[in-house]
Amino acid sequence: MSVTVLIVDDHPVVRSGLRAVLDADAGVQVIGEAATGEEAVTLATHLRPDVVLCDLRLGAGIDGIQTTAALRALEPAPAVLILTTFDRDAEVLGAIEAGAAGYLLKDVAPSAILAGIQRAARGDTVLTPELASRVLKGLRDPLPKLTEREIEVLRHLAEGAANKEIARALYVTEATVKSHLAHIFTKLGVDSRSRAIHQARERGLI
Amino acid sequence: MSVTVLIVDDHPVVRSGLRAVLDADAGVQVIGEAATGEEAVTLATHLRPDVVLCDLRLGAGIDGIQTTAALRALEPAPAVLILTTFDRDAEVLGAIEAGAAGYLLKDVAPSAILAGIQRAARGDTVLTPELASRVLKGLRDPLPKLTEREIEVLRHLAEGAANKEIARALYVTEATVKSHLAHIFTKLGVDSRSRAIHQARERGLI
DNA sequence: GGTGAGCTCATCCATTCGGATGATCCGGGA
DNA sequence: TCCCGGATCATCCGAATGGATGAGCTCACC
Repeated sequence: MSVTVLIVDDHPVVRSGLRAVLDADAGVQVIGEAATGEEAVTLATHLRPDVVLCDLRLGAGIDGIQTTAALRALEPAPAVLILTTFDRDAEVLGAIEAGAAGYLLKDVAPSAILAGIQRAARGDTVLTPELASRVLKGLRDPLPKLTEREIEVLRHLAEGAANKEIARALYVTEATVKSHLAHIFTKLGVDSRSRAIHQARERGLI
Repeated sequence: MSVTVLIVDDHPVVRSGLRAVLDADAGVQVIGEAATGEEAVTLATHLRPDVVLCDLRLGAGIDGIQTTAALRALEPAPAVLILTTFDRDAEVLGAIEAGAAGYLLKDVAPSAILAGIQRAARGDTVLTPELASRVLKGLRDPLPKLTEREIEVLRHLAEGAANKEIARALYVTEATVKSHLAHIFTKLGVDSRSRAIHQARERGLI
């Protein structure tokens, strides 16, 4: 009895590649492809795959984390295996929190993908070694949660805006912006806007 | 007479995908795959493909731009078609300058890739519409060239380093760092370190 | 031998930033 | 009802940053 798989990726070429890799193995059976998160949920509802292989970046529409959460809410819920190019902390943790069975970097060998699918289908957790330690570290040292407003400020910050400009953009005074920034700096453990930008990128907050 | 193609990409899955897409068309014939730039040059020397389909990001080793330059130096030189996920100005212009026949974003439809290969094989230039205008704009308003040292400073800047830290890292005084920064700001047309970081990212300088 | 580009350093000065501290207001939960 | 977190604003102050300007030094190139 082979494992049924739904492929979710916004790049046609990657979908073809995954299908080619998976079709070559008798242990898995690709039963569908989706280009967006919405399409993935619709197809999963009808096709009931054992495993959904899902890209994190899905272009327009809902992202991989939201898709994962929606898929895990289905009955029966498929195992969701995240497959992506990048490995930013916030995204890894976000996907795991949303119920993903695991996380594979796209540059792994086809055999690792196949092995990951089998393990995910059995209910195991699948993490590349480098990621596993980072996830555990993340659990010990949880990401500080920034508020909505703080994230907004952070976005403007990352575009190089000065406090005065951020203030104008958000319709608040400069004092408020400085207040938010002080909180952001504390939460991120930094002491300058440049380093805050760097940290935010590293952690995938923006 | 079909067009012979060499696929260059560090991701096995993408290579499989491209091969699947290209194999489905009678007009092209995939005659080889390479995972690195070095391998691409070696294979191209022996296989003499009409077109090399090359990713810009190749993991370790030389990047797509360097690979393009090396390929174009061969005799006979294959047409090089860049295929990638991102579209950063410096990279687009760099690839064109290195002799690439064109540039396609990875999220295009398989038919567009096939059409691009045919056009590249005929010696035409291949650019996605959004990119074409940017390239022309780039020719009118060329990217300011930063010196080696300025790029070094920029890298430290992007990691959030203060002037004092950059100075220490580069074994120069803070005055020198400020001098470099002033030049960087002028060349990038900005007036703050944060915006310089933003611009540098946008233009693919770091 | 002159010229220019790039790297280095310096000084002066205005602006911005970051840190500390504290206050008000509001909404939701104990 | 009272308390707390989040958002807002304010003031003070030292440190960092950015702008202007000038200058010496090396190296490649003409």
